[in-house]
Amino acid sequence: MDTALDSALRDAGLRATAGRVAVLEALDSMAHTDAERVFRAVSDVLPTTSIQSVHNILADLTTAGLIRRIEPAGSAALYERRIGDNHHHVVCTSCGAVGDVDCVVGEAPCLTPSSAGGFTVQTAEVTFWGLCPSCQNAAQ
Amino acid sequence: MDTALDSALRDAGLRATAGRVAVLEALDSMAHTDAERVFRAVSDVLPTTSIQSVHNILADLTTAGLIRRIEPAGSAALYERRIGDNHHHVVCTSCGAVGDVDCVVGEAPCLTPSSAGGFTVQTAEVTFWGLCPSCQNAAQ
DNA sequence: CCGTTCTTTTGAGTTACTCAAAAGAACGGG
DNA sequence: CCCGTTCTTTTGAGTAACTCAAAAGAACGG
Repeated sequence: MDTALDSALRDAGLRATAGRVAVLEALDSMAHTDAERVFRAVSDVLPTTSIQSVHNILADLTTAGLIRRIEPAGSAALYERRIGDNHHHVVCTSCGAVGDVDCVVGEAPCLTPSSAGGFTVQTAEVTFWGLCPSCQNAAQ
Repeated sequence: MDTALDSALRDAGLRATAGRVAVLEALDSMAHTDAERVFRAVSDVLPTTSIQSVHNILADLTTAGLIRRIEPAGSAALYERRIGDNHHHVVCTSCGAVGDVDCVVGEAPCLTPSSAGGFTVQTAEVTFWGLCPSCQNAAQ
């Protein structure tokens, strides 16, 4: 019997291996997670894995479109399971915490720069910078 | 006699050293440049410098607000002299070339996410991804 | 010209990956 | 159900881009 994650993997043209399922499960329970944290979560279930394998799996899943990779300035790459909608992120300038932000004003303005110097624009990515709730409290 | 760059440095509270002036000159002539390219440009004028010194200078100038640092996903940090206006960037997904994009629709929509999950938003950063003119030609 | 303070140099160390070869699983066909 | 091919993971090495710290060297106010 196949689980939903097994099918998702196979539908994407990937073999359903224990490592990949464990990574997807980890990302389902933690949003905006770096490779190191994924590795620790996966290690609980699959003690023989290595950080390189996790990097490898994360790269494969990203290429397959099953997860999304973001790279906020100043932190390692983060991975998230929420895909398909082009949502954006808020990053705390103090602690690096990341939150999701739904696409702002009907998405059109985000995607149409007035002049792009001859570039063909395919996607737009918005990162908001500010303070997360707990750092606001700490700073008052 | 002070040059304009000397004064700019002192006005920012920094000593006017040969290395800092050379870095500012390099960035005046090249937009969106990484530390390695700045180092090579500075080396022509100041052969005794090192890549670490250039990193150090770039960090100081960024902190002082004399240059701006951007970190597009997948490439090293880039530095630019154009500051003060909050303009955005287009990055070529094929070759990594970077262009400037003026702020899109009057800037207000960019800065006001509908809901930021309790975060206080201070700035917004937009990165557009697409193909630069020469990669468009190469791909046809 | 001098001394203090700021910068740069030099050298080591780190993080976050990337690359490659060999061993080990998936899974479709028989 | 088993087998062989093909895909994955493991293991181990290597790299880029910084960061950190101590000592030597410049700026600049007095």
